[in-house]
This record gives sequence, structure tokens and C-alpha cells, in this order.
Amino acid sequence: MDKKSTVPLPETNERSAEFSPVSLFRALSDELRLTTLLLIRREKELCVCELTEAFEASQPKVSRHLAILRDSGLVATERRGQWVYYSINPGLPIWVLRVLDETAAHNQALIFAPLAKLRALAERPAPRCP
Amino acid sequence: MDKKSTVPLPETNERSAEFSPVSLFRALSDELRLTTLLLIRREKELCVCELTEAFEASQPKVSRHLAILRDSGLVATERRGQWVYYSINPGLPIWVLRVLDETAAHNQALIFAPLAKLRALAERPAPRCP
DNA sequence: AGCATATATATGGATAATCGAATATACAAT
DNA sequence: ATTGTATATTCGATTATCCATATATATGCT
Repeated sequence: MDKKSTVPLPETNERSAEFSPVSLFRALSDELRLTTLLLIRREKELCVCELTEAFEASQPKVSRHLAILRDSGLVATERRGQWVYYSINPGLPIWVLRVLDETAAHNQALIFAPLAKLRALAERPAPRCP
Repeated sequence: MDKKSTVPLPETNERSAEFSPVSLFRALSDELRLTTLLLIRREKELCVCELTEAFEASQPKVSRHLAILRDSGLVATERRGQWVYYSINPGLPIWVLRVLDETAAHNQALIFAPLAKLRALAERPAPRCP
């Protein structure tokens, strides 16, 4: 009868076929996670070092939040060489995609700064990240 | 340079003209809050005692979560007599309404049980709540 | 092998969220 | 005024979240 009303953030789930709205919103309830997701959505795919530069955040911090996004099923990862690229999980339910569309369309300012950093990064002569 | 990336839940904000997506998703990241909001959206307006019965939760618990929904700007309140009715804030941004629409449309099971309790409540001969 | 770079994880501490229980406030009716 | 019902808030304890620091793993290069 009595159940835990708290849904902890997924820590180490590899597969995630189910998609509870609560865990979705929980994943989006952190500014770094939300902006990271919107930036990945905009740029199709980004590696950890690019995100670290874009947000001027520590690498462990970015990695931890990316892991939460991955464990929640929002993003997929692909390792190519030494880099791990994060992209929007192509299997996302339509309603989730629409939620992201609406959020991105009406909150474009969220990714202004990190996007600018990303652009500046791409123009530097000897970039560390691909 | 260094800033707090944590956005605490609003505790005592009366007016809320601004609407950050992070605080929105934070408000929706709890199962009771999300289902409560969807139930209110479905039923147009509900008072605390009805929600308490619908979710079989303690009154302080329901009241506290309703306060969070109100402080985040998602719901409006109106006192009529001894009852306080909660309804969807009519001034919600369109994109937020669409997010709620998508969430409600594709997660109807979320409010099945509480809605049934609500219906059963309405059919009882001597109901406590209006 | 050994070293450098990229990414992931573990640990511990600070802050925040949540709950149950008790208490406070608001309104209505007697 | 007092009593009853509805709602809100406070308190203390528990748990969750987040961060920085340190460390581990994985890949590529020489």
C-alpha cells in the first residue's frame, strides 16, 4: 500500500526501454543537464571535451551529468577513438521529442553562451578536441 | 566566475512572472506533483481535501506539494469558503501548455487510479468535500 | 612497454528535498 | 466564544543531490 514517492536519479542503468515522465523531468531539472541536452540536440553530436569547454565546467562534472542523461535514456553514446560522442537517443518517444522541441524553441537563450564558446573553439588554430 | 548550478525549489514566491524551464521541470520531477498537476488539469479545479483522498496521501504532504506547484507558477489558487481550489494557472506560456498536453496525452495511466478514487468519492452519499 | 589524452568513477562533505508528526491559521456554524 | 472542518506551516530526521578532488580506465602514439 505504501510506496516510495521518491524516484532517485538513475545511476547505472544501461538499457532503458521504459520512459517515465517523472524520470524525464528529473533529468531535465538541472540547468547543466538541460542546456547540455539542448546543445547536443542542436549540434547533433558532441564529445565530452567539447562540452567541457563550452560550459567551462570541470570534466568530471560534465561526465557525471552526461551519465545521468544517458542512464535516463535521453542520449546515446558512441566511442570513436579516444572520444565519446553524445547524441540524442534516436529511439525517443515522439512526445518526448515534442517536449524538447517546445523547450528549445522557446528558450533559445539557454544555449547562447555555450554555443558561442563552441564556435570560438572551432576557429582556433590548434584545437584540442576534434 | 563560479556560480550555483543548483536551482532550489521555490518556497515562498507569491508572484512568478518569469518561467525558467529548469524550475518547471523541477516542479514536475516528483510523481505526486506531476500526477496532481495532471489531475487538476483534467478536472479543471480541485480542492486539497479531494486531492488528499484521490492520492490517499496525508493532508500536509499534499498541501506542501501544492505550494510548490503554486510557487513555481503552474497552478493558481482561489479560496471559496473553507476550501481552497487549485487550477491550472491561466497565464501559463504556450510552450508550457504544450508540454503538459504532450505529457498528459501520452501518460494517461498516471491519473487512472486517483481519478477513479475521485469518481468513487463523488458517488458517496455523504461526501466530506464539495 | 611507457606516456599523453580522453573519459569515467569513487569518496567525502555541503546543501537541498522529503516525510511524518505536531502545531498553527482560516473560515463556518452553533 | 467555542467547536469543527479545511488548509498551511514548522520541526526534526532521513535521504538525495551536487560538487571538488583524487583516482581509475581506455585509447593512441612513440
